[in-house]
Amino acid sequence: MPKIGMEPLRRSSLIDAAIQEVGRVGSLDVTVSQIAKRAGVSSALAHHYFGSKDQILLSALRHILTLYAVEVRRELAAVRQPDQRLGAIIRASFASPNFEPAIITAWLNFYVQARKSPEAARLLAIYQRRLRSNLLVGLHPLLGDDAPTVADGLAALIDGLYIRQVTAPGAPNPQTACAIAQAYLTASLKAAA
Amino acid sequence: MPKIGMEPLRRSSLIDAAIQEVGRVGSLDVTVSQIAKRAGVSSALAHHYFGSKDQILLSALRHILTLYAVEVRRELAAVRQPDQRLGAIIRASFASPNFEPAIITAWLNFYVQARKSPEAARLLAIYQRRLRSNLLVGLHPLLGDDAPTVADGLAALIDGLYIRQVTAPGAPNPQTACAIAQAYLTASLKAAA
Amino acid sequence: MPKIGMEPLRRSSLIDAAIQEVGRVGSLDVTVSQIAKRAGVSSALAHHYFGSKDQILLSALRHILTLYAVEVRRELAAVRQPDQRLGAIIRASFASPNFEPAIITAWLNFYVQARKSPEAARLLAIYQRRLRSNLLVGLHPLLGDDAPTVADGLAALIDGLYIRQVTAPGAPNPQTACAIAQAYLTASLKAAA
Amino acid sequence: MPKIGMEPLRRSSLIDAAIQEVGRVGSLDVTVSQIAKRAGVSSALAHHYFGSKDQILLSALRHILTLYAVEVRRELAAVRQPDQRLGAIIRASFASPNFEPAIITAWLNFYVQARKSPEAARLLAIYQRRLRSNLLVGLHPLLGDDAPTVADGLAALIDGLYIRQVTAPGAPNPQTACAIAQAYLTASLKAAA
DNA sequence: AATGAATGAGGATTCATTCAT
DNA sequence: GATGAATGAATCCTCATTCAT
Repeated sequence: MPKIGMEPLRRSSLIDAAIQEVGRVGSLDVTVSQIAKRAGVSSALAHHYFGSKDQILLSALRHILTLYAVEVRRELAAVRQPDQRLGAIIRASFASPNFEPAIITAWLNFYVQARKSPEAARLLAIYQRRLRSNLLVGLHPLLGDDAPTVADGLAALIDGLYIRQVTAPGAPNPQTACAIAQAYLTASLKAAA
Repeated sequence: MPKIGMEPLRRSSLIDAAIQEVGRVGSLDVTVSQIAKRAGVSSALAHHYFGSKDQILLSALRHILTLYAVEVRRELAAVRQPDQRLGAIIRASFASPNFEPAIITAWLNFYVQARKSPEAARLLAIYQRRLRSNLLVGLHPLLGDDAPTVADGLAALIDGLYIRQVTAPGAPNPQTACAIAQAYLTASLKAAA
Repeated sequence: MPKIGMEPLRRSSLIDAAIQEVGRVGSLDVTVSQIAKRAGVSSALAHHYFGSKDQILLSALRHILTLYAVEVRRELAAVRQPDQRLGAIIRASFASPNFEPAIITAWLNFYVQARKSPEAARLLAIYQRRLRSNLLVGLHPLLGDDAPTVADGLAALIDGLYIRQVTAPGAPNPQTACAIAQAYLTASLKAAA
Repeated sequence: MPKIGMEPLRRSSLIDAAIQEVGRVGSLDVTVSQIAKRAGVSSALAHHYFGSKDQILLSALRHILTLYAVEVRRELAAVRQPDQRLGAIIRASFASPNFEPAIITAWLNFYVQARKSPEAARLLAIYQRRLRSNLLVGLHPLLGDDAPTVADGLAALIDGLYIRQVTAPGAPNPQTACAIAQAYLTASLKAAA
C-alpha cells in the first residue's frame, strides 16, 4: 500500500469526500471519521494531511470555488463577442459540475461557515468580488452608471436561483433557472433603453 | 418566585435568545447553555419547556416565519388596489424586523437545518408555497402563463438579495435591495408587454 | 444524589484523587478519567469543576504547597525562642503529612511541571522564596553575611533529602533525614564560630 | 547514501537529540518525531534503531549516567592523595558537562521515569550505590561509624544543589554550589573531631 | 417552577508503532 | 539503510440530557 506520492491523491479524495459528506448530511456537522471513511482512509491520516477538521473544510471550500472559476473561464474562453460575456458568466453559474445538489448544499454551508471562519469569509469575498467585476465589465458598456445596480441584482438572482435548488421544493430546473437569469438581463437592458 | 403564567414568557425569551445566539455565533452550533444563559435561565429549564434542543430551534424557526408572515399581512392589509399586492409583498420581505443581521443569519441557518430536519423542511416549504402563491395571485392577471416563471425569478431574487445581506460584503442596503426587486418586476412586466 | 453545595466537596476529593494518582502512577501522565474514577465521579464532572486537566493538576499543586505551609506555620507557632525557628522549619519539612511517598512523588513531578507551566513555576517560586526568607530570618542573627550561603545549602539539603525518599533506594528514614539537616545546621554554625 | 557504520552515529545523534528535546520541552512528553527531527532522521528510523520510545529514553539515561561516571573517573584519576578523593567526587558532580540546564532537566525527568520504568530505576540505583560507595571510601577513614550519615547527607546535598539549578530561581551558580558542598564536608569533619 | 449536580456518548486530535518499498 | 504512508488506541474535552430536590 504505502507508495510514494500518495499525498496529492489522498488530499484530493479527502476533499471530494468532505464535499460529498457535507452534501449527504446537509450540514458541516460531519465528523472527520465520516469523511475519512468515505475517502477510504483513517481519520488519523486525514489529520496527518490537513492538520485539522477546519483545514479540511477550508480546502473543500477552495476546491468548490476553483471548480466554479474553471467553469467561468471555460465559458469565457468560448466567447467571441464582448457582448456575449454576460451570457457566458450566467451559463457558467448553472453549469452541471457546480449544480449538483451535494455541491450546492456544500456551498450553502460555506456561506454559513464564512460567518465563523475569517479565512472562509476571505475566500468567499474573493468569489463575490470576481463575480461582480466580471458582471460589471460586461454591463458597463451597455448601462453606464446603472451597471452596478443591475450587477447586484443579477448576482443576487443567480445566488437565489442557486440555493433554491436545495432549499425550495419545486424550484426551476437548471435550464429554466438559467433562462430566468438570462431573461432578467434582457429585461433590464430593455428597460434601460 | 414561582409565578403563574411564566411559561409563555420563558418560551418567548428562550426563542428570542436562540435567534440572537444563532445570529451572534453565525451557525446552529450554539449550546443550549448559551441560549439559556442569554435568556437568564438554566439550561435544565430550557429542556423543561421545549423538551430538546431541536425543539428550541424549531420554535425559533417558527417564530421567524411568523414574523415574516405578520409583515406580509400588514403590508397586504394596507393595499387598496389588487395590482399593488406585488409591491406589498416585496416590501414586506425587506421590512426592518426581518432584515436584521441576526434574523438573516438565523434564516440562512434554518435553510441548512431544513436539510437535516424534516419538520424544519416542512415549515420552510409552507413559507415557500405561500410566497409563491402570493406572487402568482398578483402576477397571473398581468402575465398569464408567464406568471410562474416570473414568480420563480422574483422569489429567487428576493431570497438572493436577502441572504447576500450577510454573505456578500458590500451588498445593497435594504432600500436599494427593495428597489432592485421592484425594478425586476417592472422590467419583467414591460418585457412581456 | 444531587445535593446542593457539592462543589467544594467534589473539588477537594478530586484534588486528593489527583495527588494519589500521581503518586501511584509516578508521573503526571495520569488521565482525567483515572483521577475522576478514584474520586468516584465522571471525568465530565472533573472538567465541569476544573475546566481542564491542567487546572486540576495546578489545584493539586496548590494544595500540596498549602499543606506544607500549614505544617511550617504549626511548627513555628509552637516555638518560644527565636533561635528555635530554624529547627522548627526543618522539622516541618520532614513532618508526616508532607512526607508520604505519594506526596513526595507528586512534589517531584511538580518540579517537572514547573518547567512547562508558568503558573506552576510561579507557585513553586513562591514556596522557594518563602522557605529562603524563613531560613534567613533565623540565620542572619547568627551568621551575618554568611547566612545566605548556609540558607542555600540548607534549602538544597532539605530538597535533596526530600526527593531522595523516592529516588534513592535505602535513603534515610524521616527521623534520620531530619537529624542530618539539623546536624548540617549545627556544624555550619560551629564552623562559622 | 547507505554508508557503512552509520548505526553508532545514528544512535548517538538520536540520544543527544533526546536529551536536548527533554531539556527543551522540560518533560518526557517529547514525541519520537521531535527527537528524530532534531537528529535529522525519520521517526521510523529511530524505531528501527531503538525499538521503542522507552528504549530511546533509557539509552539517553544511560548516556547521562555515563557522562557523569566519566567525569568522576577523570577527577579521581587526577588525585594523588587518598584524602583528596572526596573533593574530587564533589567537583565531578558540578563539572560543566553534567551541569548544563538541558542535562539537569533530563536528569530530573529521569528521576520521574524511574518511578515508572524498572529498568530506569535499576540504572539510577547503580548510580546511587556507586556514589555512596565512593563517598564512603573517602569518609570511613576519617569518620568511622559516622561515615554513612555524612555520606547520606552529602549525597542529598549534591542532589539538592543539582536539581535546584533548574527548579529554584536564584540558585547558587556551579562554583558556589560546589563550594557549599565542600563546606558541608569540612564542617562535618570539624564537628566530628 | 427552577436549578445544581451529574453523566454517557461522541468527536477532534495526538502519537507510538508498523509496513511496503 | 531509510522513509513516507498509514492506523489503532488512547485522551481531553464538550454537550445534550436527566434527575433529585
